[in-house]
Amino acid sequence: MLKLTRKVEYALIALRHMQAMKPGKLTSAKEIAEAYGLPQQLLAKTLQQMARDKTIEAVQGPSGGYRILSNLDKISLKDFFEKLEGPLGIMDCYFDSDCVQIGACNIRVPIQRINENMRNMFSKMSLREVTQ
Amino acid sequence: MLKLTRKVEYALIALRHMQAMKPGKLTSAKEIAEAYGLPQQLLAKTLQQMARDKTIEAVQGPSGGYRILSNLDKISLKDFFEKLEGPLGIMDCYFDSDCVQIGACNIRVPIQRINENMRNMFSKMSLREVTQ
DNA sequence: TTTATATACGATAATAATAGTCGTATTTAT
DNA sequence: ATAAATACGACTATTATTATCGTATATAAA
Repeated sequence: MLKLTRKVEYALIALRHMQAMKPGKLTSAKEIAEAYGLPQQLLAKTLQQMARDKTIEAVQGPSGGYRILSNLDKISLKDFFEKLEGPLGIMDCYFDSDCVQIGACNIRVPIQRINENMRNMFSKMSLREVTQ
Repeated sequence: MLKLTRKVEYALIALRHMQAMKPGKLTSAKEIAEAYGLPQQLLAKTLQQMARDKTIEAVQGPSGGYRILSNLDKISLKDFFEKLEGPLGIMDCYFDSDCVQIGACNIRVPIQRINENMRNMFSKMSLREVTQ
């Protein structure tokens, strides 16, 4: 319950791997996938998404790969999760909300409090804390 | 991402409904299901589970139903969630763990920190806070 | 004592979300 | 040119969640 998705797991594993390397050095999706036994293509997609988000930088061509671009201290886990998976919340009636019985629902307000606590918690943790 | 399951949602809605009623008065699964547009059978199962857990009490027969049994102030959200859905954690390699590459994994320790933060947060919130 | 209405619950089906693969295009160092 | 890497849309497979079905049991009330 309240699990991270594989995408986020793979992203964290990859970031930690890059963080542990000599700064500026490139790593490929293949290298990471083999090191941790991850599905290479799926990992690659996740890396590509992080590249689009400017968390990491992609270099094409042979001997290309990825390296960390942003300052991980300045990225909260909340922002990181949300860039990968969309809004962070314990129920999604606050985001998309095509919920039919939204009028009848009696727990919107208390759930919102939990939501805020959770978002607040992840706002206070930096990505760096996880990857170092 | 990090969503509650419907089972937990229904449980919270039902509890709040019962909490709002005259103490000791019974409500049936049907009554709640109709009031909030929930699937009755699934809600019933959830109520039955809460009854097994002694959170609520079940009374059989016609004019039977459910009523709150425990002091909701004394039940943490963590315990409540875990009674319904099992261990609360952002990854489950700490609980079942048939993860093959558990040896290679480089994020177990930091993930564990997040986990503890989250469990701690839900330990500090009482079920009553949500249902009142 | 029959009937109606409620809980109890295992088994199964349907649906949705997640995870993973495929195919192809593009980039670029050698 | 070639090989090795990223880029990415489309598709498939798998798993988890959600919901339903069928049947048993309890019990209040007619």
